[in-house]
Amino acid sequence: MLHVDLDQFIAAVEVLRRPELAGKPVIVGGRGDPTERAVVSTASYEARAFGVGSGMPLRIAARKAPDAIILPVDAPAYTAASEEVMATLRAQPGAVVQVLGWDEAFVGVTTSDPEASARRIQDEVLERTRLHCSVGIGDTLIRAKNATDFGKPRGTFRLTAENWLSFVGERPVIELWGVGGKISKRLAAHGILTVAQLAAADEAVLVSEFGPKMGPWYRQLGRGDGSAVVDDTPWVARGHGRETTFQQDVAARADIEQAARDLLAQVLEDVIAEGRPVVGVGLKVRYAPFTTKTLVHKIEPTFDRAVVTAEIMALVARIEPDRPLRLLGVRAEMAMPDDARAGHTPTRSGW
DNA sequence: TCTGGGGTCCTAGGACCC
DNA sequence: TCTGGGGTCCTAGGACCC
Repeated sequence: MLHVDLDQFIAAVEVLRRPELAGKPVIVGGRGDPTERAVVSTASYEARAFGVGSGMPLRIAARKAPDAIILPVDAPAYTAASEEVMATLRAQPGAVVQVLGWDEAFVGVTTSDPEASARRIQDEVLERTRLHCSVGIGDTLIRAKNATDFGKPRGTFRLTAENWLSFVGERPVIELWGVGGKISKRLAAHGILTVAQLAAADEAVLVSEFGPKMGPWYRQLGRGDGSAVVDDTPWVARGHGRETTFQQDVAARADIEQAARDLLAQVLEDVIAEGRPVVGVGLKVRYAPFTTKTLVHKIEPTFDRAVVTAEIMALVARIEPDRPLRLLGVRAEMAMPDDARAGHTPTRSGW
């Protein structure tokens, strides 16, 4: 299968509608104001040369690349561009497409020449959207995904059971999909630093460290093994949430309650559009500077806005008083379509 | 230097039941 | 006086992804 990943997608979309930005350092993040609390969504290759990267505070990015053009995030524009790209992928003969995000997807194809399929996808995506992409080829999803990095930018690369360890074996485990900073530290404590070491690790050690499910899974990741099936089952969201980081920390209870109501109104817009009942509510609270708490509560399936509001306000009442808040998040879990408790058919909305 | 916003999934531990 | 074992459900927290 193939893994298609657009190159510097968000920055590239911005450059398309402002050609004068081509070749310049471009940073997209927040509302485009580097004095606000926000982070970088994407930086162009020219901005990355200054050490700017995704997830970096916008304030820091602006200091590293003082001449960069900083633009606000325009989600509808990226969604529209993404849909064009995905439509191009789905138009490939016999292709099964599993979308992973705005800018990447697995594409399952049956072919004797996957490199040719990859290049055809690159050509057609470029022709239709004027966007460049890299394509990884693999005999498992994991290998295809990791192969893409070797193909960037604008190239292709193939990883298989035969060449996996020779190309990836000496790389640090953090480069694997699903291994982040915390897991790589815990692995390092067992002397596991590289992908090859993870592939050869004692499963019992991994099980005792990470549990019966994640332990074996990490070893499988190290080997590049796993599913080879691209799943194009339509996405069904478990829930919807909205969160906001206050530009100034908020302490007054009335302000917090109002913020919760505002966030809930947005959440319910998304939930109502789905037409499924709410079965749980959640509150995420970040006290300044950085301790995060989550409060959740399961409820009987309901289409009643007043009930959901009351449940959220009950959680708000549990927020520690006199502690300034940096972030507030509101979330609603929905009944899954096959959940018998909901007594609900997806075509009918009770809201 | 100071850390967004949208999500998913897993684990631990307590409560409760038989 | 000393309290098993299995199972389910719920909450809280952690980790990761794009």
